[in-house]
Amino acid sequence: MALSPVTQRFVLHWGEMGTRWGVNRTVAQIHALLYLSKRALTAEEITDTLGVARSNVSNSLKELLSWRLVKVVHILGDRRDHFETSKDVWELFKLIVEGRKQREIEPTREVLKDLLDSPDLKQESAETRKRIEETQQFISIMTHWSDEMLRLEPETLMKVMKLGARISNLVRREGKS
Amino acid sequence: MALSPVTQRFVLHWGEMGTRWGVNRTVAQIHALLYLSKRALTAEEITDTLGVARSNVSNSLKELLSWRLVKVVHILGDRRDHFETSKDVWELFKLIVEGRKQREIEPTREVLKDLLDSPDLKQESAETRKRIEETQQFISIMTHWSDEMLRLEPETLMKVMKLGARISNLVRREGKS
DNA sequence: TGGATATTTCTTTATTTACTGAAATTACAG
DNA sequence: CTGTAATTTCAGTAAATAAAGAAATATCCA
Repeated sequence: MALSPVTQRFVLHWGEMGTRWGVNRTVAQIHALLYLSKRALTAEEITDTLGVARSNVSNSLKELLSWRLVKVVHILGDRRDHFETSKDVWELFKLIVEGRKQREIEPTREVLKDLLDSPDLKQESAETRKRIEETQQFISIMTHWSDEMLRLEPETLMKVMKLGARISNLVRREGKS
Repeated sequence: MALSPVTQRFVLHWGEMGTRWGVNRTVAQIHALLYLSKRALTAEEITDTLGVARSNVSNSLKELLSWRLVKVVHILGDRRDHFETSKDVWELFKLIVEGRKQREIEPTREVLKDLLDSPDLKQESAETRKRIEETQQFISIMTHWSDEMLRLEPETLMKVMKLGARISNLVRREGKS
């Protein structure tokens, strides 16, 4: 399957950015490809289109499945797995935030909890203790808030965001006067 | 400079997480060290404490400076640079979000703009065009909103967050009844 | 059950990224 | 200036990560 110029640039760029987003190039390319694809694709089709090893596609799909960014679907009369991703940016965003929280925040939350429970903590200066406590509290507040937000419907979320923006404007204007 | 048990675990963990957060181990370790440190440290001190090469510290500090997470300060009668980071989690959070936006979002925003301006776009299906437009719009909304939020004082931000959470609860309760 | 298709696992190779240590540069004191 | 301390740059090495290809496993159908 040859890609149109626009699709190709999109896929290649997504792949380049993948590294910065915490996934490898192939993973990001596959996701981009499915995102623009009109129908679910087989691993074989993905392999051909992207020109990478079949095993690479297999592993990358596994990773995308673990992020829940990609789903397996079946086509009647075809025993092969077909893969698709949501076309809803909000949906994708939620899944990415959720995945990142699991990978980038949870382990730290646990270590901080451990440190604060540790008997060694007594030996630390009050300042150090305070800093670690504040860090933990901050993480706790942020994750709770983000959980709340992510549970909203896109439309509601939009309203909340607009409200937030309005408040921020208000506050800024007050500050000036 | 030997580290206390708690500090050491904190620094080591921060270093491990660094990779997931988009910086390398040394960069993250240095930041953790400065975060818990009672005073600004010289590159030499950091080198000794972490047991890495001096040049590594130099490059890592440069990266932390580029994120604006670390500042150079001077001590009277000492010609060496001393380095410190903010102890304010909110402040740090803002800087990290800002840095990530620059590195993880801006390039994509530009490519999408380019694609939408491209003459090749005409050849694409309406669906593909729509998808790219939606993606761009989404990025635009999110960055604008995050800019707004990050400009707020921590206290105001807290209020907005609480408000957001309240609204979300409200909406969810309404949905049930 | 046998055989073909589909998929995954695993070992090896390639690529990328991080880090070291030496050399070069800069900044400053005498 | 000259010499020394501080810092950076850079070339080479080590470590980590990604990807390829072969081998193994699973799935389905005749």
